[in-house]
Order: sequence, then C-alpha cells, then structure tokens
Amino acid sequence: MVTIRDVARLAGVSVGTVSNVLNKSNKVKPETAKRVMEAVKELNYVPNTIAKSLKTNKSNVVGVLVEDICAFSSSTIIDGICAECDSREYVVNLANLRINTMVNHFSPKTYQTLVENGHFKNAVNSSINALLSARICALIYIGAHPRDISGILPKLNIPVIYAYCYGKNGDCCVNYDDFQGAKLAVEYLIKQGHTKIALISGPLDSVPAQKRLKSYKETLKEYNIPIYEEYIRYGDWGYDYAYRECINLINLPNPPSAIFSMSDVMAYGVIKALNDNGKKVPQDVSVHGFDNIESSWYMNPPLTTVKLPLWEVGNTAAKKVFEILENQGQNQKDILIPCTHIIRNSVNKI
Amino acid sequence: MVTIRDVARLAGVSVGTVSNVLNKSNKVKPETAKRVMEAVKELNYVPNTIAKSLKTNKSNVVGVLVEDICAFSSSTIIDGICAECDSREYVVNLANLRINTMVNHFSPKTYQTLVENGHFKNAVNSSINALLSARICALIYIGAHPRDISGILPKLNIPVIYAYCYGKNGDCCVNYDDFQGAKLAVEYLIKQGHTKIALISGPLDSVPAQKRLKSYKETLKEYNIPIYEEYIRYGDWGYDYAYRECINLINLPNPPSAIFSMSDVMAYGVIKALNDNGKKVPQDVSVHGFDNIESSWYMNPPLTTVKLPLWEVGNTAAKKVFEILENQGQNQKDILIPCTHIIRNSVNKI
DNA sequence: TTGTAGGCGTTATCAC
DNA sequence: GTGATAACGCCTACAA
Repeated sequence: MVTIRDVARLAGVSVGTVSNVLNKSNKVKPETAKRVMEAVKELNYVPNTIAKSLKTNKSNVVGVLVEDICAFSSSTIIDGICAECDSREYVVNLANLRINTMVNHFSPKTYQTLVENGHFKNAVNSSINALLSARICALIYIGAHPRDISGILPKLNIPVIYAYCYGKNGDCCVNYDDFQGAKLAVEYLIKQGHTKIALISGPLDSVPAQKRLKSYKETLKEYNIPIYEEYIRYGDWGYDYAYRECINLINLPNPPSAIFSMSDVMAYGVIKALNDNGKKVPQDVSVHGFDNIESSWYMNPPLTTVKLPLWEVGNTAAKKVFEILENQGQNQKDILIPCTHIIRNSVNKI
Repeated sequence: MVTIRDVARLAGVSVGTVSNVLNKSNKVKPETAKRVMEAVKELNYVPNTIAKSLKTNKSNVVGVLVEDICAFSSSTIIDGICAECDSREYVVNLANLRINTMVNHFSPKTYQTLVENGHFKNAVNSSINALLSARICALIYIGAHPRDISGILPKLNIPVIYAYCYGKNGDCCVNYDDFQGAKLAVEYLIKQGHTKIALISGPLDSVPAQKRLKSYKETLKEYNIPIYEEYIRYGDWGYDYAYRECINLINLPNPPSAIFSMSDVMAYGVIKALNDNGKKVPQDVSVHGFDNIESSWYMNPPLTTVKLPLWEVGNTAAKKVFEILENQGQNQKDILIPCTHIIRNSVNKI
C-alpha cells in the first residue's frame, strides 16, 4: 500500500505538508497543494484510516448492532443509517445477533427466557466486544421488535442510540409513533362511517400492542363510540391466531363492520377467515392493517394499512449520533417519528 | 481506554509478555499468564484492533458492498456472511449503494443507463475508497439482482467475491442455480400430469431469465413435451405485466393447464388475473412461482415455489473469502448452490 | 510556508 | 521466559 511518505517523495515535499493538504489545512501554498494532489492521483493513494484513528484517537466508524437483520424492519432502518453515514464519510460496522435463530435454537418462544438464561447477554457482549475492539465511535442498537431492552447492553463510554426499541429513562431512543399510527387507522375507519370496529391486538406484553390498544380506546372515546370488550381480541402477531380470532368475531351476535388488525400478517389471516366464511372484503367487512409490509400491495384486495417510517428511524438515529459526537446534543432523548397512512382497497365507506 | 501497557503494569510484567499471552503464544509461564489474564479482567481491557492492524498490516474486517440492502435477497445474504465472520472474529464493514433509489432518482429504468452515464461507477468508487481506507482484507459484492457486473469494480489487490451476481471470467462468483431451480419447477409440474405448461418469463436481457428459460425448454424436451412459442410470455418481474400476459394466455384457443411464473410477484399477478376471469387456482389452472418471498406463504392459495439458497450464497461467499485469505484457494471460481422446492397449494395433480 | 520528530497501541526482534 | 525497543502510517506541535 502506498503511504503518505511515497506521496511526499513524489511531490518533493515532506510528509507534514502532505498531511496538511490532505486535511485541508489552508497553510499550504496552492501550488504545493496542487503538486501533492497530483502525486495522490498518480500513486492512487488511499489514506489509512486505521493509522489516522490510532493517532487521533477517534474513529469514523459507527457500530450497528442489529438483533436480527432478517426482521422485516431491519434493512430499511440500516439503509437510513448508511445514507447518513455515507454523506459524512463515516463507515458502518455491522454485527448481527440473529436473535430469531437463537429463539428457535433455544426453543423458548419469547425473548424473555433468552434474556433470563443469559444466552442473549452473552451474544450481545461478544458482539459489543468485537465492535469495541474495532474502536467504533458510537453504537446504534436496532431491535427486531420494539421492546424494552434496558439492562441488555453493558455500560459503554461511547454514545449509544436505541433504534426501534426502548432503553431506560435517559437513554436516547428513536422509534415510530405507535399511538399516532393506530389513531390514523381508527380515525380513518370512523370517518368512513364505521362504529362497530373490532381490534385484533398483538400480545399484551408487547410495547407496541399496549400503545396501539390505548390509542384504539382513546380514539373511539374521542369520537363517542362505545368500546365493546368482546370486540377486542388478542393474537400473537401471526397468521393463525388472527384467523381463529376473526372467526370468533364473525360469530358474535352483533359482529363488527370493520376489523383493525395490529399487523399486516394478522390482517392476511383475517381476510382469509372472512373469505372462508363467505364474507367479502371490503364489501361485507372492512379490514385495516398495520406495518405496510411489502406484500400488502399484492393482497386481494390490496390492504389499507399504516406505514412505519423505518428509513427515518434509522436516519434519525444516525443523525442523533453525529449530533452527540459534535456536542450539539439538544438532549431530546425520546424521539417519536409519525407513521403515514397507506390507503388501498380493503376498507369501504359505510 | 485501557491499553496493554496498563495491563502490564498491573500484572507486573512487560508489554511484550502481555502481548504474548493475548496471542496465545505458549512461551509464557502459565502462572504469569494467569496473572495477566486477571489484570485483563480487572481492567476490562479490550484489545485495540486498530493498532494491531496497523502493526501487522492485516485487518480482520471484510468489506461488504451491497447494491441495495432493501432488495429482498440482500438481508439473508448478509446474514449468511455475518454468521461466518462472527465465528472467526472478523468484523463486517457495510456499504450500501442504494441502487434502486439511484435508478428512481436518475429515472432510467435499467441499470444499463446508470452504468453508462457513470453515476453508478462513481458511487461504487466512492464506497470502495471508504472501504479501502478502513483497510478491509477482502470484499464481497452483493448484487440486487443476478447480472453481469464485470467492469464495475476497479482492480483491487485484495480478494473479491461476487455474490448474487456475475463477474468476468476468472472472478470468483457465488450464485444459486437458476437452471436447476427452474427444472425443479417444470419437472414437478410435469410429474403432476401437466403438459400444457406456460411460462411467464422475466425480461430476456436478464441473466436469470435466460437461464430459467433454457431450463424450461430443455426440461420439456427431456420429457418429450412440445414447446409452444405462444406459451412463452415476457414480463418485467412485476405484477402488472404478469397480469396482462396471463390474460393473453387464458384467451389462447388451447390455454395452458399450468403457468410457471419466474417470480413470486409475477405469480401473484397471474393468480389475480385468473381469479378475475373466473378461474380458480389450483382447481382450474395451476400456478408455480419462483423466489419464495416471505409473503408467498400467505397467498391464497399458498404458493408452490422455488426457494433461493440466499443464506448459503452469503455464507459460502464468506467461507470463500477465508479460504483465499488462508491460501487454500482451490480455485473453484464459479459456485452454484442448488435451490430447494417449496410445495404448497397452488399446483394440482391432473 | 515547510520540515522534523514524537507518539498513538500493537507486535516482533532481539537481548538477557 | 521475560523485558526493552523499533517499527506500522499518520497527525501535530514546534522548529526552521
């Protein structure tokens, strides 16, 4: 590899001068600078960031620790991070915990067990050490699902940002706005004339499910629509439970005219259950999703849903990193980014 | 940050000794080694890979340049790479070209234009430089779609592996097997009793489309089934064209009993077209997909399709990197990993 | 305006 | 077995 020394030799100057022009110090005569830059081009010199970091004791690499890169949300979040880092000539160091595989591997259904038995913490520590060893200047942790992960990460002396998950009080967390997103859905259903609006919720120990449920209830209340407990059903974010719960809903003496499903996948199960029971969507029953996963456009009918600002979550997290690094930290610890509404054809006016 | 020097001081030995125990040299007295390790623990010492790389002139970071991390294939491939790197204590440096955004941004529909006008090459060079600057020890390039990208990358003096894309002759490329995958589908259709098998192909300038088309024709020939040119239709991998072409197929005087779509998304369009024209899948017409994107399980009916070995492509690419780095390069340049068959409910026996 | 030299945290080569 | 010390490539005083 060609070094600053080779450049200096070719340009007929000293290494100090080369360093100065490379770092845009303006105490170099333009003529000398030009000669140096020519040598750089000619030799195809690429600065050794390694050596630079060692000297300056700060690196230009941000560590990204992702719980599972295969989660539907992860790649878009990472994309948002990369975009910001690119534009600042920072580099991304990626570590993947593969938590979904771990969950399968160790068989407990929930993260909780994994956390309690220590396997998860071990994996995290080992990844963190690798990242630390590479001297990352900041860490962004990306959850596979928005939940409280406080207590998972060891104390670090670099800035840490939680993206798509929650830390303890005082930690800097960037998330989408569950409450506002759910309100988008419920309000829309109401404005389309629905008052009998059922809910297929995620499990109650899930943070997003709690927030969206709260939003569902408060929004109905806001519009003076009574809340029927039998309209509120619980799934596990998956297809099968949603299918089953939807059938329970249909069989109610006073069945709903619209079903708000807290995930698109559950909405698929709902639509299937409806179709299997001779009901057409949206003519007979309206269905509203949440997540806007890619396939929802292809569903029959195309699913009306709520889009998560995933790219923005990642991008904002990265921006936050640089804010802190540059000491402009305005201490806005908890950032909530609004969702947007994707209107397609699964909801009818009543 | 605590250094090797601090450890040495606490353990009452020299830095050289600490370095030796850290690098598992066995010329250190076990007793001394123990003392050192205790100091490491106590001080929470994390080795500075940066400094180590500078000295040894080799890094433990593999660069991953991905055309678009949001492509459906990318995250699983990256996961496969990460898994291998993790187990060897290597670290992944990720750069994302965001090519799909670029294509939108600069409006040409195909990569070709982007390549020709130089925008793409600029982006690549700038990313490569950032990676090089971080002194990656090898590069894995991940395509957004399997195509020939030779001429895109500058000449590098580190090992380069092409994953999910093709380089020039002599380059090391890791891909799934298009021919074998398509054969899986066509052969299955035949064995279910179909002989009138139509094809919705991808565009002919696409490498996978060419290979799968070849496979389609050769497999039919192998089973002595005549090839009807009017059964071969061309889409653009997307929903709409597939929908339209399927209608053309239905209106043929002798319509097919099965349709092999070269992508799952196109299969969705096919199913919709069939349904809209009063045909049931699979009772009236069988539909076979290709890709096994996540949503295909949720389709109605769940789609029978071909699964791409994406994780294995990434994992093999990473393994190849280490083979080369360790000079065991067996010079197997072109690696093709077989697809697997996912049988669900969109194909009927005849 | 430019050159020189010390040191960032390691490893490796010698002595001892 | 262990300890001193010279690099690795770069930046930054400080000297010239």
